Amino acid sequence: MKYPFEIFKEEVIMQLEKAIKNLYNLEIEVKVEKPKEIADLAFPCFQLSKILKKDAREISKEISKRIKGEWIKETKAMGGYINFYINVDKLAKELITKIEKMGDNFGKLDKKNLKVIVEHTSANPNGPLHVGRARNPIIGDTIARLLKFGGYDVITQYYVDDMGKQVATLFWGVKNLKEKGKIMEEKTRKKPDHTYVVYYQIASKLMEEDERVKEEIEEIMRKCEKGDRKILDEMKKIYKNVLEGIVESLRMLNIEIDEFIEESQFVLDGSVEKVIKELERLPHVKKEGKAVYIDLEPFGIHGRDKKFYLTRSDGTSLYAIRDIAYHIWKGERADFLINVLGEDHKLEAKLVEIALKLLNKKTPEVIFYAFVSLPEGRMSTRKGRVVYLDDLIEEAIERAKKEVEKRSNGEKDVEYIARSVAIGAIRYNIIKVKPEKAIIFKWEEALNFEGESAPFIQYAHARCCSILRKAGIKIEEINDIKYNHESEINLIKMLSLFPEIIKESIKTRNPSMLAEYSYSLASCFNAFYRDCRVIGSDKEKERLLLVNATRQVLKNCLNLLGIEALEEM
RNA sequence: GGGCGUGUGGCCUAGCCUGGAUAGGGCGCUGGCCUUCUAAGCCAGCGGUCGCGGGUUCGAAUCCCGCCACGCCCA
Repeated sequence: MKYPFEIFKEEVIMQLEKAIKNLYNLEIEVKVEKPKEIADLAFPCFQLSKILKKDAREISKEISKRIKGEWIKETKAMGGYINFYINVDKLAKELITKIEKMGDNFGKLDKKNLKVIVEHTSANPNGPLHVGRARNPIIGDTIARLLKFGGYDVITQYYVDDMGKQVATLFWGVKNLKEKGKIMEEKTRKKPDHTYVVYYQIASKLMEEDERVKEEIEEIMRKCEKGDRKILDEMKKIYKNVLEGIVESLRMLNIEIDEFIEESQFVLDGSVEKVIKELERLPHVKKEGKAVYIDLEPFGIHGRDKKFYLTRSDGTSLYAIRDIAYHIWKGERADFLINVLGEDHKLEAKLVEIALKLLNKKTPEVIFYAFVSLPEGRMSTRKGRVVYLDDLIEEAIERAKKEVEKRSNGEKDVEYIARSVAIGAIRYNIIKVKPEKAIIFKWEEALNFEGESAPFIQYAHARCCSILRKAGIKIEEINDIKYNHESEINLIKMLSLFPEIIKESIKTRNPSMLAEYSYSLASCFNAFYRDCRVIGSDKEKERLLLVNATRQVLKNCLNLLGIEALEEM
C-alpha cells in the first residue's frame, strides 16, 4: 500500500529520470530532497552540471519545463535547483479520505511476515529501576511499538539474570539479615523492590568489609553455575518480589513485556554445555586447563587482555557463555533480533557477536544508550546514589496534578489527566534525545511540561477533540475539499509526512525522529488554530475534516510513543 | 595503551548514515497577545568560529586524516 506523499515522490523521481534520459541521454540515480519551506521536494542539478559541463541553472530550467504529472502541481527552476510543488487539492482529498478510513491504522506499513524479538530492560532484579537506566525500557518499548506499526511481528523479552552476583548478594542479604532478624524492615513504601533493595545495599557493604561474607556469596554463585535447582528456586522466591516491583514501574510507564527469560534456563537445559562443546571445536577457541576462552587477537580487539573467557578453571560457565546460549535460542525463534543495552555492555555485546558468528548463528542488532547520570556522577544502587524511577514518576504526577488543578473546572478527571501528562513528559523527554547521547539528569528538565514536551502534543490533541466536541455535528463527506489558507496547507502537508517518518524512524531505528515529528505536527496545528477559525466559519465543514484528521494522526503518534492521547486537559 | 560513542548560541537538542539553498527546535532572557473553538498556547527580539587543524569537492555540521575534551568499557 502506498501513501499520497510517497506517490508524489515516486512520480517526481520518475519524471526526473525520464527528462534526464530524454534531454541528455543519461541514466543516473535520482535523489530528491525535502527542503524546509522552499518546496515540497527539490532536485539539485550540480552533479549533472559537472557531468554535462553546463551551468546548473540552465539545466534546471531545461528539465523543469519537461516535468508534468498528476501529483505535481508546479515545477520551478531556482538557481541550480528544481523545486517541486505538490498538488494540494488532490493531496487534501486523498489524504483526508485515507486518514478517515484507516483511523488508528493510518501510517501502518505492509505486513512483513517477519518475526523480531526485542530484548530490553533486562535489569538485575536486585532493586528498583533507577533513572540511570530508564532509557532502556522506554527506547525498547517505543522501538517495539514502531516495529509493530511497521508490519513486523514483535515479541519483547526481558532477560532475567537470576544467577549473577547482584541476585546472589540480595539473596544472601535476605537470608542473613532479614530471616535472622538482624535488621528490621522499614516499610517506607509498599513496593517490594524498594523494601528488598535495602538488604542488597547492606549485604554489598558487608561483602566489601568481610571476607567471609564475600566467600558465602561466591559459594551461592558457584552453586547456581553448577545448576543447583534447589538454590535457584530459593533465590527465585526472593528476586521474584523485586521483579514484580520492576514490572509495576514499567506498567506505570505503559510498558508491558511479553516474555521473561531466566538465565538459569540455559544452564539447566544443558544448552550452555552444548555450546561450550561446539565452541571448543572451532579455531581461535583455546583451553587453559579447564578454562575455555576465545583468542581475540584475530578479531582486532587489542585490550590489555586478549582472552575472552567462556568458562572458569573449574569448568563452570561464565555470564558470557550463557548470554551466547540465550542468543542462539532467541535466534531460532525469530527472523531478527534487536537488543537495547547500556553502553557499558558494548564489549560484551561485541564478544557475543564474535562467538555467534563463529557458530554461524544470527547476531543481534544492538541499540546502545548512554547513561543518565547525576550532576554529582554516575548513579549506583549499591552506593545509594540514585534517583529511582518511581520517585521521578511520583514527583511528575504531583507536579502535573498542580497544573491540572489550576485549569480544572471541577468536572475533569484530575488523577487520570495528571498521570497521563506526567508519564508522557517522562517518556517524551527520554525518547526525544537520541540514545547514544549522554544525559545529565535534572529535575526541571525531566519534568518540563512546556515547549518541546509531551504535554504540548497532548494539548494540541485535546484542542482538536475540544473543537470536534463543540462543533457537535457529524462530519460529512465533502466532495470538493479546498484549502487556501497557508496554515491549512502547511498542516495538510505535515500530515502527509507521517508515513514517511514511520518508515524512516524504523529504518534508522531512531524513535527520536518520531518524537520530533509529533512536536512539529502539534506546532503546525497550533498555527492553524491561531489563523483559522473553525466553528462558525463559512469553511466549518472542511476545517472540521482537517481537525479530525489532525486529531487522528496526533493520536497515532502518541500511541506509538506510549503516551495517552488525552481528550481534555 | 586499545576499542566504541559523543562534542552544534548561557543550557538542552535536531540534522550527520545518503554532502546542496539564510544550520531547524526547545529552555532561559527581553517585550507583546486571553470580550470568539482550552494561554500546557501564540507573536516579536537577543543570542551560533556546528570542539580544533588539515584534506576531498563546484559545494562540508555532514565524507576522509590528525589532534583535543568528555562518557562507557578492557571480562
